[in-house]
Amino acid sequence: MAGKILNSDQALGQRLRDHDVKPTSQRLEIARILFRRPAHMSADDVYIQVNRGKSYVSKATVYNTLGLFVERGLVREVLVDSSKVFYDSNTAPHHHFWDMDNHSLMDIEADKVSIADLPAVPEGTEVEGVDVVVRLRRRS
Amino acid sequence: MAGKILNSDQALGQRLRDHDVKPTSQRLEIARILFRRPAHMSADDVYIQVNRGKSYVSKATVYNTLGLFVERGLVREVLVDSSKVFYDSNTAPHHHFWDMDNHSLMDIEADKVSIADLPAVPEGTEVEGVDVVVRLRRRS
DNA sequence: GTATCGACTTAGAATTAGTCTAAGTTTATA
DNA sequence: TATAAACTTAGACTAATTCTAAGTCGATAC
Repeated sequence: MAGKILNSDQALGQRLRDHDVKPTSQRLEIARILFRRPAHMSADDVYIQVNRGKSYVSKATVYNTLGLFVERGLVREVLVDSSKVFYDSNTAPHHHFWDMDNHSLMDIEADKVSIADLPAVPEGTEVEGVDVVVRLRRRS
Repeated sequence: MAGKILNSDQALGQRLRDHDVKPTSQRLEIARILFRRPAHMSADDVYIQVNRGKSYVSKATVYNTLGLFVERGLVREVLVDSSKVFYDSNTAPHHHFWDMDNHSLMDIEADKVSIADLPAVPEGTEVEGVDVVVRLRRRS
């Protein structure tokens, strides 16, 4: 039975532990969905996909888990559509194209956008991140 | 009676007409609130403030009007907080600081941020706008 | 092994921003 | 003044998200 130690589940579990998240079975199911590939998913997308398999995870746990993952830096919230939040499993610094017609998100690598001359931040605060959203429309 | 032609109401009415919005009394009430000074307000903020005065405007009309104003370019939506949309009465190009602790928005003049090297946009689309949000946290 | 306790998960109710509907009201115009 | 289109309204409705209270799990103590 001894073999590859770093199978997918082990790696996922480690990833959660590295962010101080105890890897329960529900959290692993959700992480499996999120980190299968870079993705932008709504809470409902996650809920649906995680429950396509044999295991069941409740809606409350999906929300709790996504909130926890955001807090611990495992995923990032993207706000582009007022009707729902997207969760982005790519945590490397980057930005987004938002296609307003298709309601779809695409990544823009961080180094493809350079931001210069940010003004001084207000007293007592510090920058936690910079989000750039390039809104796209079908060309007229 | 002849005198200043450009009193506040006349100017507001003109501003709406310039954007193809028929200036009804409810729309003028809402415009008065929004354009009194540059402001970032939620629909509920507008609803409350407009109804502090003697006139009454329904919730549905507040939402309809804000939607119309956005569509016609009189105000701009700002998405920074998943719980509600902000309407920004400053339509000049600019960006935002979002204070995550106070839940408050501040403008950043457009020329204080320079964005270079935007990648090519996907085929068949064009850029409708670029929003930059600098998230701030209390300095630790 | 078994008791215990805190952390986790759950169903379903509650909340809330925003939308919809159907019925009036206003306004521009013929 | 009649008409119709545009506008406004109350209140029902929707959907994302949060809350609550009761159960379940899993690590540690014994």
